Amino acid sequence: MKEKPDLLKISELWIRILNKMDADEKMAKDFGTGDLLHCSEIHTVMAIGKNPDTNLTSLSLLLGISKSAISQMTGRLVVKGLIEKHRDSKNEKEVRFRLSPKGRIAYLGHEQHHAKIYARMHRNLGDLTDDEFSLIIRFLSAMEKTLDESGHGEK
Amino acid sequence: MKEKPDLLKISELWIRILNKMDADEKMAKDFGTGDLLHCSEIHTVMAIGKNPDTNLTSLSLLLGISKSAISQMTGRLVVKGLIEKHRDSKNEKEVRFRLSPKGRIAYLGHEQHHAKIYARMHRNLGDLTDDEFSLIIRFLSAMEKTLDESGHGEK
DNA sequence: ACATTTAGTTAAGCATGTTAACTATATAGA
DNA sequence: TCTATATAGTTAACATGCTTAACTAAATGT
Repeated sequence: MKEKPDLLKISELWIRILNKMDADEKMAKDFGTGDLLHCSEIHTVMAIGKNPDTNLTSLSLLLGISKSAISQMTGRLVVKGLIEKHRDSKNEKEVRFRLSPKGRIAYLGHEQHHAKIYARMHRNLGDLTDDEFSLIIRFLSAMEKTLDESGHGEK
Repeated sequence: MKEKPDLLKISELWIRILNKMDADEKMAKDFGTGDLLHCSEIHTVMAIGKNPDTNLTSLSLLLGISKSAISQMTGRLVVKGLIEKHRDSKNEKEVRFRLSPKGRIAYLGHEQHHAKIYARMHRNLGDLTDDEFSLIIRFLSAMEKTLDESGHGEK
């Protein structure tokens, strides 16, 4: 990386961002379906929308949470009518998920919401080259790997 | 910014990292005192170490959580022997906090712990040029600014 | 002095995750 | 083919770290 002051700067920024996001995390929003969806609920909806017919295990890896958590979360989302669970006859073991019509509304609602945030982000960040993008990915991946290794964060 | 796939990739990585940190928050660690301290416990210890003799209300503002949460947290930390609560005779209403000797050990332990994580991060990320470093800062700053503007995150 | 504000505590509850123990299905090797 | 093992998912019990609401006690101001 670099000398200490730089590391500290990244670390401080990182922690501050996380705290701000965290504060926010607790607020549920209506993404156009009339339901109030919590952060992790809409995230799951988005993950399923982007990866139709993924099974539970993949979803768990994708989102970085336990299969148990996914199982509970998807159960709740089925009850709320945002996603559908199905098993195809070829594979009676795996459960797959897809969005319900209502789920698609929430999906689009969230995308609009995102689009606004991306626009803001773009205004704040400016255009990035391919190289710059890969550096960011590299940085975040290192972050994730460090997290995986240490078995715990240092938020 | 750029085309969609890149945005998605960053977004997914980001969410996964946050989830992992979150999961992690629940794991306790020994910072050299023989006690297992949870993330928010050590954070409180750090905050008190950096701001000796703050009262509960200030601590609550400082950490951005409710007075109730602070009250519960500090209660636990007193039981664990990491901090001390005191009221000075001039003011029987406010409670003030300071680190116990054991708390100071944890404080230092946490600082060392940070150093180790930096080292791991360095191993995973490699050296960065000045330009690369500033790009990361630019990215994170944009992230923070975007968050500030929208008045709420979208984790 | 009494009413109001301020500081802190406590109880109950919620969102989100975990691990451990479980069932059911798929697969690979004798 | 039969059986052992690995894989997919579920469930129960619990942990963490917050919240709000209702409370007590001390300080303040009129």
